[in-house]
Parts: sequence; C-alpha cells; structure tokens
Amino acid sequence: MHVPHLLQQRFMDALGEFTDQPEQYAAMIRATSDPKHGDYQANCAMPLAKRLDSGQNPREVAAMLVAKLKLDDFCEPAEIAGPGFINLKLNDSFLTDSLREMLGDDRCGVHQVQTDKSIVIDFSSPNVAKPMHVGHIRSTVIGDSLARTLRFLGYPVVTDNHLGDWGTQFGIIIYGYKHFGDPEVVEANPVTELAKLYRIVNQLVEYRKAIKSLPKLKLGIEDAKQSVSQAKTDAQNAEDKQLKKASKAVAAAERRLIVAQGNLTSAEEKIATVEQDVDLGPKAEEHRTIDTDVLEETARLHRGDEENMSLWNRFLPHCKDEINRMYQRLDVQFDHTFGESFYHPMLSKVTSKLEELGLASDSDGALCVFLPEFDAPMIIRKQDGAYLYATTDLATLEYRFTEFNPSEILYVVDSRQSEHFDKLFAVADHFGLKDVKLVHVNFGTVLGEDGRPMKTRSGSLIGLESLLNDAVDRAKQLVCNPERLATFDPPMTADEQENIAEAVGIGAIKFADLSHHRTSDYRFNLDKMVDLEGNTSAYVQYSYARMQKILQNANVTEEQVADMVTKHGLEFTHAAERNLVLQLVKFEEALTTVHNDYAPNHLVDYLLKTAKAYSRFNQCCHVLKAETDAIRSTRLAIVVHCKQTLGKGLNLLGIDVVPRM
RNA sequence: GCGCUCAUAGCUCAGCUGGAUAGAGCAACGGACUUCUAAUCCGUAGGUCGGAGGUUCGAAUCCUCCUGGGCGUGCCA
Repeated sequence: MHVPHLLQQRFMDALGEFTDQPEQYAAMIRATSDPKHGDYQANCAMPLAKRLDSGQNPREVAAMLVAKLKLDDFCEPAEIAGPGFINLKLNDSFLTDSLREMLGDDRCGVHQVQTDKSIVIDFSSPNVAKPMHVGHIRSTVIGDSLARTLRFLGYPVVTDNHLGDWGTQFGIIIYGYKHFGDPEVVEANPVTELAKLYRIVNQLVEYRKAIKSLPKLKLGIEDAKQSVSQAKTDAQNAEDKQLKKASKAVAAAERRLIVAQGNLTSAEEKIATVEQDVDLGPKAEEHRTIDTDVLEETARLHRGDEENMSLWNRFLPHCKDEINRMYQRLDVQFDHTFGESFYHPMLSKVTSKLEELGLASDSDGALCVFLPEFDAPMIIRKQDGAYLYATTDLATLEYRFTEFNPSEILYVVDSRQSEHFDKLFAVADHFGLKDVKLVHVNFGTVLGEDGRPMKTRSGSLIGLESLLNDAVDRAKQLVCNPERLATFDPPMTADEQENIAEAVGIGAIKFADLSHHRTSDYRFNLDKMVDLEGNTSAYVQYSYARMQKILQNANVTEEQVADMVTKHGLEFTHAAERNLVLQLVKFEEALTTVHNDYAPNHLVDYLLKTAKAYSRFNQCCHVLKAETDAIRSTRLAIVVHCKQTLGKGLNLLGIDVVPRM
C-alpha cells in the first residue's frame, strides 16, 4: 500500500493534456504537514502554471487539473487552497478497506518488489583480533537494518562482512605469540589469551610510536605558542573594526595550543604507563624495534611464510569466535564473511589488468592510478611490493560484480573514508564495472558527552561489550524495579526479566543510533537512550506490550478478530481511530524512503509517530468497553494491525519486542 | 594550502528530490488516574534556521561569499 504511488498514477492520467513530462509533476505529491489540509497534497499546479505560459494563474490550473482527475473511488473531492495547493483527503471507506486487507498480513500491506538483481551490502567489517569498540556500532546497526528492510521490500540482498583478517593486527598477534606467548596457555584459552597478547604488543607499539612522536609534538606546541603570541600582538595593534576578528584568531590559536598540549600529555602518559608497569617496562626495553618488527611479521605472512601462515590459520577461527559472540548478542547475521584474505590471491591480477588498461603507472616505485579529478593518486601497490586496501577493494568489487549480479552495492563505512570511495568508484567506472549503482553509505562519528569522539579516560576506545552490558544493566534497573514488578500477575521470572532487560537495553542502543540521520555525528548518552520516556525504543516496545495485553484481555485470537470484522464491519467513531489507521497505511512509504536515502532514521521516525498515534488512540478509544460490536471489532482490528506493524518495524531495525514489560 | 562536511528552541536531534504558521523528545510551567500497565495523554512557553547576498510565485532546503567547528589530504585501514 503506497498511497502516493496510487495518487501519482491518477495524476499521470490527468496531466497528459498539460505537459509531456507528467512524471515530473505527478511526483510532487506529499503527505500534508498539517491535517487541516487533508491527508496528501499535490504541489504541481504552481510550477505547471508557470510552464504553461497560458496566462492562467496556478489556482485556475489546479481547478482544470482537478476537473480531469479521477479520484472519487478513494478520495473526498479535492480542494484547492492557498496559491494553488491541491489538497486530498482519503475516504474513510478506503481506509477501512485497507485495514481489512492488511489485517493478518505479515507483510503489513507492503508490496513485494519483483527483481532478479541483488543488492550487496558491505557492513560492520571490523578488524578481527582487535576487540570491537563503540566505533563498530554504527556500521553494524545501520547495515543490518538496511539489509533487513531491503530484503523485506523484496530485493535479493547479499550481506558481506568484509573482515579485516589480513592486516597489521595479525602481525601484532604473531609477534606476541612468538615472543610472549605460552603455547599451552593459548591452546587452553585461545580467545582471551590472543586478546591479551594483542593488548600487550599493541601497547608496546604505541609506546614506540609515542616516543618517536615526542619531538614533533613538542615542536607543534612551540609553533602553537608562537601563533598565540603572534595573534595577540596582532590583536593589540588591531583597529576597532579588526579587533573582533583578531580576538577570535587569538581564541582559535589558544584552542590549537590546548589540543597540541593534550596530544603531548596523552603521549607522555602512554609512555609513563608502559615504563612504570613492572611487566611492560622491561619488555619495552627489550623490544625496542617492535613497531617495525610487527610490520615485518605482517609482510612475512603476506609473502606466504610457512610459520606465519600456519599461525594465522590457527588463530583466525578463534578471532572469529570472539566477534561472532558479539553478533549473536546483537542478532546480526551475514550471508558471507569473506574478509580481506579471501581476495589476496586475486590482487596481482587486478594490478596487472589496470596496467594493461593503461590506468595504472609507476610513480616513485609505487604502482598508482592517477585520476584527473583527484590530486592524489590511488596507490595500489607500495614500493615494497605490498598491496593496499584500495587493491583489495577493487578485487572485492570485481568479485561481487561477477558473482552476485547486483543492481546496487552499498558500503556502510565511516564518512572519513569518502575520498577513498570516490576514487574507488571512479576507477571502477574506468574498469568497466558499469550498470551497478555504487553507494558509499557514509555515517558520522559517535561522540561522548563532551562532543569529542567517544573515548575512555585513558584515551582508548570504549569496548562494545561493556557498552552493551551497561545498557542492559540500566534497562534492568529501570524496567525491573521492585515497585513495578509488584504489579505484574503472574510475577515475572528471573528469566523473563533478563529477557526484557536485554531487549530494552540492546534495543535502546540500536534505536538511538538509528534515530539520527546516518550522516550526522551524535552524542552518546546512555541515560537518555535507555530512558523510558521520550523518543526511545522502550516507548515503542511498551506500546507493543500494551496492545498485546489488550488482545489477551479480550481473549481473542487474531483470526477471530478478522472474523469479527467480517461479521460486524468496520467504522470510525473517533478521530484517533482514523488518524492511527492513516498512519498505519503509510508503512510502505516509510520503508521506500529508507531505501531511497539508505537512511533508517525515517523508519524510526515512522515508528515513533505510529506509537504516539497509538497512545492517543489508547487514551480515548477504549477497546473492551466499546459501545457496539462494530466499534469493538474496529478497535480490535486496529490494535491487531498496529501491533503487527510496530513489531515488524522494530524487527527491521533489528530490535526485539517482548509480550509485556 | 586543497578537498569533504556540519551550524535549526536552554539541551539532544528531525525536517522527505524548495511548498502553507519550521517539528519531536528532554528540561520548565499548568492540567488529566474508580486506568484495557500514568513507563501515558492534553495544554502553555520557547527559534532573526550561524551571517550577508542571489535564484524563485515560494528557500532551513538550491547557488556565491563570509564566520566558526569537525574530518580527510601519496605508499595505515
């Protein structure tokens, strides 16, 4: 059920006489912003009047158009308002018919797209062997939601977790295993032990990097200090007009100084932490070239070194186990988890093909693709012969193109990589990979409450698992407090409580993330997310539970409700009923908008609006005490279908519902 | 330096290919519980949409410039 499409078809028929581009004008149909203007509005009369150049004003054009329109089978007579808006209101009978049709439909009235072409979605893509952190939330949650939504719309969706399983982090683990590892301990408890080795070596590498960066950081501070004093001198000499500008420059310079000092402090802290540690201190002393040695272990792996390959083969499954635990908890699945290593054998073919095509050329010993629209080239082979992620991405792209017959390939990746994708897509174009829509579904950064990228006090990224635990704990505190629990009959078991806390806690994090437009940065505030009031998942989940309870109290099955509707009919007796049904009819619109913008926040918005419309309905339209059978069955039908829609909508966001809370 | 991106209510954020009086939540204030769970609902107050021009019948939305953030910028991913 997509009312704008329905209206557009009718407008197309009527517009034929006025223009040879009826699609363009028919597309100008919107839901109204204010119910007093009806349900939908067509805004095409104004631009059309201008285009016709016949001297008629927009209202006259609107009137002529309305005269041609055939809408009386599902709309009230159209009204012309303001400068030439055509306001449309759906018949009540159309809405009740729609409700009847959608009742008990597990597609909630949403059309199924018919296509053989797939949509490939590349998302999550963490580096294995590193613990997952807050930065992985967005790609995982947005990608999963898009996959669920597009699949529900009917597209064959192929999800691929492009794991970082071939990079430096394996050099780190291999180095750690060789120098600090105890084979027996690792064998007994691989997941935690490998994570421990990663942490130790990574800390030592960071330590070396910090030491090396000190001179530069100190220099940076001197520079910053100089700019501050320069700016201050300028400010003193400035005329009145320039004074404001000059004092701003002082403030800016001072901010830069603070940042530079912060960088130095954190480097010094890193160094001090290692040196003061009884275990790490001596290790740091012993492994003075660890930063380059780690890279050498990685290079050895890439060259096919037997020992490193066998270690890699041994470690990889354990690393995957670790991240799979997280996916299980988040309820995220992938069709494929090829990972970078899968493409390793194809890389030399990619580079030679690019050379043959004359796209790649040597520059300072590196193989580069120069693109006219970019300053910097895309480097596909380093001086030392190693390949880069650009090379892997090209191989991946070619593989997906030939293997999956895609109409679209979506990359759910951080905005910071947009230049990389711009280049990648440009090269793909030259490479002959046309007829596929390549989209960088970029997203912003998760910020802490201070507006800075979210970090722990020590400067490291916050672990994903602890974040989830915190959210679930908080959800449990709020949802399962003794005062509330006392009101439930039968009482909640410990299992049920755990279940609810998990659904509400994890749901809160996903919902909060998805509620922001993906391209914006947002501030992570656990208290607000898990709060039971406001625009939260709990609000929607709670609405669902309330509906469930009504059906339980009514003691009817959904099939019985359908029978009641057949027997007693449907009739609206309250504005809240009509509003809610109208809102429910718009489900497909919300989903297609998600597809058009690759932005799940439209679905979130839809669910909040729907839950709100339900709360209003719930306030003034008592179901069980309804005066007549017709009213009662209408309201029961609304409850059944609203429950179905909210449940489905949350499911498409990857969020669970619970029968009561 | 160059490139990308952002700036909307006290706070956190929406605002769909330009459309009617710019919305929601939180916070503030005032109401509504003999309840199908008040984890709710209704109302009030709160905005020169960073600034200045331009295009248009019409601009938060498109273009230019300015201011101020964030990010990226040849061998990491």
